[in-house]
Amino acid sequence: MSAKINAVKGMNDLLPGAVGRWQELEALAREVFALYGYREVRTPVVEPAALYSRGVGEQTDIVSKEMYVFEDKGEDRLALRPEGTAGTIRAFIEHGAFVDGPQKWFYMGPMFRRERPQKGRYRQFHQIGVEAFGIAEPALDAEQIAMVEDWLSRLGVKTTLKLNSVGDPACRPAYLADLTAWLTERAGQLCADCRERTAKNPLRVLDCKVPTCQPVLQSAPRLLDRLCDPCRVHFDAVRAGLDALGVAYLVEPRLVRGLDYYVRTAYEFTSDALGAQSAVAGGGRYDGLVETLGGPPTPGIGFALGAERLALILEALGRPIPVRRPLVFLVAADEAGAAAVLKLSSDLRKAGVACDLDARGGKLARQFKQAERVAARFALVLGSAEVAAGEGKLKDMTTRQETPVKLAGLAAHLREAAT
RNA sequence: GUGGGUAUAGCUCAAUCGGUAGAGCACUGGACUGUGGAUCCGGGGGUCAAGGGUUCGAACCCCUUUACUCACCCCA
Repeated sequence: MSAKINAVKGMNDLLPGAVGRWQELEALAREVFALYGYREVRTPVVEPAALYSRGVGEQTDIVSKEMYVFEDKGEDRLALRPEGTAGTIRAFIEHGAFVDGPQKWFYMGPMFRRERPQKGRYRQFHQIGVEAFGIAEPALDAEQIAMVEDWLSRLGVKTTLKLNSVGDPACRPAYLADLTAWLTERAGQLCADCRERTAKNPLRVLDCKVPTCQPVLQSAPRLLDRLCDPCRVHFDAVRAGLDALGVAYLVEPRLVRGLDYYVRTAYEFTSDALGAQSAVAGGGRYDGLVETLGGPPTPGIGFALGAERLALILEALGRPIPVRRPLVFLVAADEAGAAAVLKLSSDLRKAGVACDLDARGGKLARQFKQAERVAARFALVLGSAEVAAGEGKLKDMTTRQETPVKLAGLAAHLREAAT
């Protein structure tokens, strides 16, 4: 054997035994999103790096420290997408989709960030997200948040919904200036990280987990109290909408979104089943972003969910992984049987019956063991005697009962027996 | 980028004071000439993460490196 090559750090294989869980959550996403009028879009994994410096923010950690950037044969600076919103909006603008009125889109696929991996956080991870364009009204915010809740609850997942408003260009800058001044005055009482953050991202300071910072920050000015009238009205309407839809939420004045483009509504679904990475899904409004990326002024709101994190929650809940298994496993007793079994499997599959066989042949014991391994519902032994008689015994692998069955019309018989 | 933990068979883990590598599961063969889960018996499988040091002797002690993992930061 030659030297072994392993997967890249933070990039994981998803083996057949685990894929079923992902297929389930993806299928349910497609189903639920369609109920709300969202349609799937697929965009490239590679985009111009400039898309993210402009869309996500040059100074964010995602762009400045974590993005995979490379030269394309010395021509362009390209990036592995670190998130889904910017690329989706790029496509929205590029294809002039805005002329068709409001659009509701969703996507799912891999994203890449070069961070230190830990539980629920990987360098290649998968997001399922939606973007709704062209509607500024708060009813859309409520509908979208309710949709996430709907999807998660159908998976049996219980989460906490946190809601906040991060203001807009009319009210946030003034607040930010006041907050920065307030924090600077109290720098002596804050941890080193917080002093650093005061300059870089003052909103983040409010979220500090250090015990000594908490009491100081309790009395910090709150953005929720400083919202301009339009933001206030919007926020109240989102809350009213959620109340009307029966969606429970927690107003979390310190909730902040990590990316620069968010305005007004910010929301997050969290779970305590995840260790430190408690955020399962996060979203918010980005009314200025389409314009920033070269499109016409278009309001928008979206969210992204971490598929690995959702899968982790489902696993913690002990939710079984749906498995596909053969309805029947064909066992060959001799050479005549081996030929018959091959032909029969082809007929069954064309009739839509999932079946399998052990192409190695060999002893019956081994073939039955293989039948058990693939979790076949039934087994059918074929030898020269059965082929001559046109009839075999169908064995129920669970009860071990055998019943005679004619080979002609076997597919129909199996389908009936399966119900 | 910073800090903690871990590293022995495919998997989960043992190995006493430093004395030259073991179990369970899994795999494979047989007991069983047309029937899988049980039982019994056998078999294959190891650079003890890597490199260096101490020692008559190292899986074990020391140093370095690497990988994995959890957490900080940040985020989904």
